[in-house]
Amino acid sequence: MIASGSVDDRVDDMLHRLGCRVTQPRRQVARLIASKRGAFSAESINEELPGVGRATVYRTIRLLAEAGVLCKALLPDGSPRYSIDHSWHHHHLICSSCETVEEFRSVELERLLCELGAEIPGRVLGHQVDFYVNCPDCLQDEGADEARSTADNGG
Amino acid sequence: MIASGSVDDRVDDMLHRLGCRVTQPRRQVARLIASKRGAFSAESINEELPGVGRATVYRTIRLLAEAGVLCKALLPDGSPRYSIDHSWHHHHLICSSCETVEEFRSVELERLLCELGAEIPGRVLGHQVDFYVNCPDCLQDEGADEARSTADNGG
DNA sequence: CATGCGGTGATACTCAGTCTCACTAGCGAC
DNA sequence: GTCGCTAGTGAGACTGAGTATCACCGCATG
Repeated sequence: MIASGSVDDRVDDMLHRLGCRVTQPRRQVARLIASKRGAFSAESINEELPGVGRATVYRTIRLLAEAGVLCKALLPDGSPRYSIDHSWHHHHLICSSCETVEEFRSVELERLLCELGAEIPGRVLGHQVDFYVNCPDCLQDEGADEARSTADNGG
Repeated sequence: MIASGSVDDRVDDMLHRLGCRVTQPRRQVARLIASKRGAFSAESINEELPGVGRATVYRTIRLLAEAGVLCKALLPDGSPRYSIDHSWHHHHLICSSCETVEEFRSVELERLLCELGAEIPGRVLGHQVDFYVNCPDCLQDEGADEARSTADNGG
């Protein structure tokens, strides 16, 4: 048994600090999110919490995103994925096959983007860098598929 | 009067080269797009061509995007904007106020992204860099608004 | 001109997200 | 503890963007 009480306390504490009521549905959503590894869609949260209304799930995710607790990444088709924001500015590696989203950071990249931003006419509010990749897992699967089909052709 | 005949010829030619029939609706959509400065939404094309069906507008835009004639940029909310792809790899300056999309290029940035890509586990398929900005026009409007409200406060 | 089939438009549908509104429950006051 | 205010909730209608379907149309070819 994991001592989940402390996670719950931290979730309650966070909701308190956001200056909003600590309600059961918010708790449920926040706890589920806190338990997530990697990025997730609003709809997946909705499906995993059938007792919580759709509107509430979306509202809570928006609340957390606006509070900076969650950060939002866009898949190539424009559909959003959320992940817990570890407060460090970061960018995303988005797997085009399995749609997982990983973080990456580069001091060099930030420096260059800052320099480029200074040359841009107008006021720069922010930037976003996404790498579209095939993650190692998908590459491995693909490799396995190819090996299989090669074997089929050969046999 | 601009000699629009040549633009029309080029549009027909392009549609031919894509290996598809040159139909009136496609022509209309492609011509309207060819006449556009900057980025536009599928819906705006749809509204400007009431004689062409929604499905056809979306189909034609997808056709052109897949053929590499158009490139797609995502606004912060995930909604897509299209612009004519000038074949050179480029990135986007997206105005958060008026949602205009400008292109920008940087050889340095490409080099750095290429270097970073080499260190990423898995296979890198591509990347996307977006700067979220307030464009000079919007800044000017904002400045005018502020000046006005300051004058109101002072009077 | 005849013909076949790729393309079209009307429309129904899907999907993700938002809005509405009567009801519920968190939380401060007493 | 319980009262009452009101922020928050859930069901479901709505919206906006895009897709699927299908009977019909018209482009290209002979």
